[in-house]
Amino acid sequence: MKSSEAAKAFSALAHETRLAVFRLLVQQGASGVPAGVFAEKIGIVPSTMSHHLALLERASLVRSWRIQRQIFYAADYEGTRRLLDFLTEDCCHGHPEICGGLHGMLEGCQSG
Amino acid sequence: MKSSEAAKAFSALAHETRLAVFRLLVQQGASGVPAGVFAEKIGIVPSTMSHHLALLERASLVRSWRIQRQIFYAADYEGTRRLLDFLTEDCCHGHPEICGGLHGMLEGCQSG
DNA sequence: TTCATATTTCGGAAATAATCAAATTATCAA
DNA sequence: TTGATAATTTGATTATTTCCGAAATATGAA
Repeated sequence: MKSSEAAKAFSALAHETRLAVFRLLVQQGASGVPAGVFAEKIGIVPSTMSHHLALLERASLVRSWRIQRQIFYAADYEGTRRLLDFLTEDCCHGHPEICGGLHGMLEGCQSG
Repeated sequence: MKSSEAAKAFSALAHETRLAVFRLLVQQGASGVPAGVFAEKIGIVPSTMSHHLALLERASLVRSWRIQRQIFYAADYEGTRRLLDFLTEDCCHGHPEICGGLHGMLEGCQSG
C-alpha cells in the first residue's frame, strides 16, 4: 500500500459523519445498508451523504452494489485490514513478538 | 472514546508527513526519536515538524519527553489501540467471533 | 413515453488546514 | 551572565475541505 493511499483513507475517516457511517457499516456486516438510510438516520441531505460515501469507497473502506433503485453500502473489511496493517507495519522495531495479534486482524470478517 | 476525538486522530494520520512520522515511531518502539531527526530525515523545517508532532500528540498517537535539550517522541501504543478499537468496535453486527483478533491488538507493545 | 424514486455530479461560498519565517522558550556550557 | 543549541509558538499567506441546492443520471412502474 502506498503512503498516499493510506493518507487518503485516514482522511476519509477524519470526519465525524463519515466515521459514524463507517462504524455503522462495520457493525452491520456484509448485508449492507442503502445510501438513503444514512441520509435520513444521520439527518444529512442525500447529496452530501453521497459525497461522503464516494470518498469512503475511493479509499477502499466501503464497497457498494446496486439492487434495483437502491445502492447498498458495506464495509470493505479487506481494504480496512490493509490500511491498519500499513499503519502498524513492523511494529516495535522488527520485534513483532511484542506486538502479538497486531497483524491479520479483521481476517475472517465477512467481506466482498 | 468520543467520536470527535477519533475523527481528530484520523485527521492527524491523514497527512503524508505525519503518517510517515507515526509509522517510523511505531517501528522504533519505546526508545523514541528526537524531534530534530525527523525534520532532517524528511526534509521539512523544524517549525512545521513541531506542528505536526504536536497534532499527533494531541490525538494521543504519540507521546514525548525531554532529555536535556532534545525532545524525544515515541508512538503511544495505548492511544493507538483505543483508536483502532473504536473504529472496529462491534464488528460484524455483534458477532465478534467472525472478526477474531480484531480487538486487543497492540496489547503488550512497549508503550508509556 | 412519462412520472416517481434513489443517488450522483456540479458549482461556489464559508470554514479549516498547511506552510514557512520570525520571534520565543528551554536547556546547557563557558 | 552570555552564547549556542533544540524545539515551539505566532502570524500571515495559500491551499484544501465541507456543505448544500440545483441539475443530471439511473432504474423501475404506469
